[in-house]
Amino acid sequence: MAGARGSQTEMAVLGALSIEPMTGYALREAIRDVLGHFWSESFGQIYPTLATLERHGHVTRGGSTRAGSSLFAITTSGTERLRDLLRQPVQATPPRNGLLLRLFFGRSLGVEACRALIAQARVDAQRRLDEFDAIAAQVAGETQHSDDMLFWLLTVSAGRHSARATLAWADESLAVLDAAPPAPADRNETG
Amino acid sequence: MAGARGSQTEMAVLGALSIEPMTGYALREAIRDVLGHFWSESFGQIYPTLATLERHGHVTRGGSTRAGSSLFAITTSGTERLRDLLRQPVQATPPRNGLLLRLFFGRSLGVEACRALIAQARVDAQRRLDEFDAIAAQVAGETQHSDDMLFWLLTVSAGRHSARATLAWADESLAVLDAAPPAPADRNETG
DNA sequence: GCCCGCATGTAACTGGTTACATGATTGT
DNA sequence: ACAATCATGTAACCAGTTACATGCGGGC
Repeated sequence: MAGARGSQTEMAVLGALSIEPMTGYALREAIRDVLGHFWSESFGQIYPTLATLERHGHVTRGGSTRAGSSLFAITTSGTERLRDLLRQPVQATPPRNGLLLRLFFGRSLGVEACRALIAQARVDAQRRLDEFDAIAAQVAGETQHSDDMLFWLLTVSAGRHSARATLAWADESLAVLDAAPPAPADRNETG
Repeated sequence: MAGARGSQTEMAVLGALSIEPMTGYALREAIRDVLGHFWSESFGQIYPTLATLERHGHVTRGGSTRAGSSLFAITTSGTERLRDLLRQPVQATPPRNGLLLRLFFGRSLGVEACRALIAQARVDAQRRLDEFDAIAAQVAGETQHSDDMLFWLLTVSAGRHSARATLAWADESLAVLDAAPPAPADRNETG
């Protein structure tokens, strides 16, 4: 569990606790709501990870918000552990883009369905872009630690660039499909 | 195995065979080399998937290139199956961007390490962009089926937009970090 | 003859997700 | 009291990856 593999979950958990102590439940929500744009952890991994980290002394189960719940806080060794983890090389996840896979086989899927997929991708990208704009404004206004703010805005900016790129690609692609002859799906009309 | 889950592997395999018949080995290489920019299948899944598809009559094991090897070809029912699969809704994969996760905790990682990560991301994006340019030229030149070419160029274009967005984000981010005070990692030198 | 690349598979392991089980606290 | 939510965990399952086992054919 301390191998190079499970380290990503550890990184997210320790990182979140490095900002402020919280319960496992709050941790889950923080990861979903704050890191959600570029990271996700499944529910069932948070508590086991917390247990492992506690065994290694990287986090402590401190004073309770109320009976039955515990506030997890990062320790000094946990801070060191986080630093070590952050310094590990980024492991590239194998790409799996369901949209592009379908478009690649667009001849079999049909031009109309492709158009619909791209249009939907455009809508999604626009929504994401709006969300990022809102988040950027919120982060710039609320965040107390200006040290953190700089980096948080960096991740938001990445999302915005990505969303804008998708928008541009979608517009360009829809134009290309409009210009192309509306051949029906998978027909060989070479005769 | 015929559930909504394993369907993505089936889609890639059937799609590849819809272009031309090949051996399982060639299939693996085609998926790696041709779909590699947006899709990946692990080796150990291709043969089981082929076996399942054969049982369902979606592919046939045809004439051999030489003893011991078989050419897999898509059948009529396989073509239908492919169409059905392609029409299934795109299932979004939960985001897991190790780079952004590290940058988000940049205060703990340190400004210098962040700069290095972004610089590396820039190098990678530039390399991808060059590759896409080469692929686009190659596809436009070689491809016989102009029906396929249109869609293939769409996926290449997506890669280019994405790579260019990463380049722009990296440049912008490096400028931001240069402008910011070079505070060392995780130190409180407020005293 | 021997090694390398093509070719087909299987087995074991790992990481991640979902669903389930349980109970405390708070507000109505 | 009752429902909703907070909170902590466990068990079962599934998908995907890696490594291993095997054998043929052709070139050196």
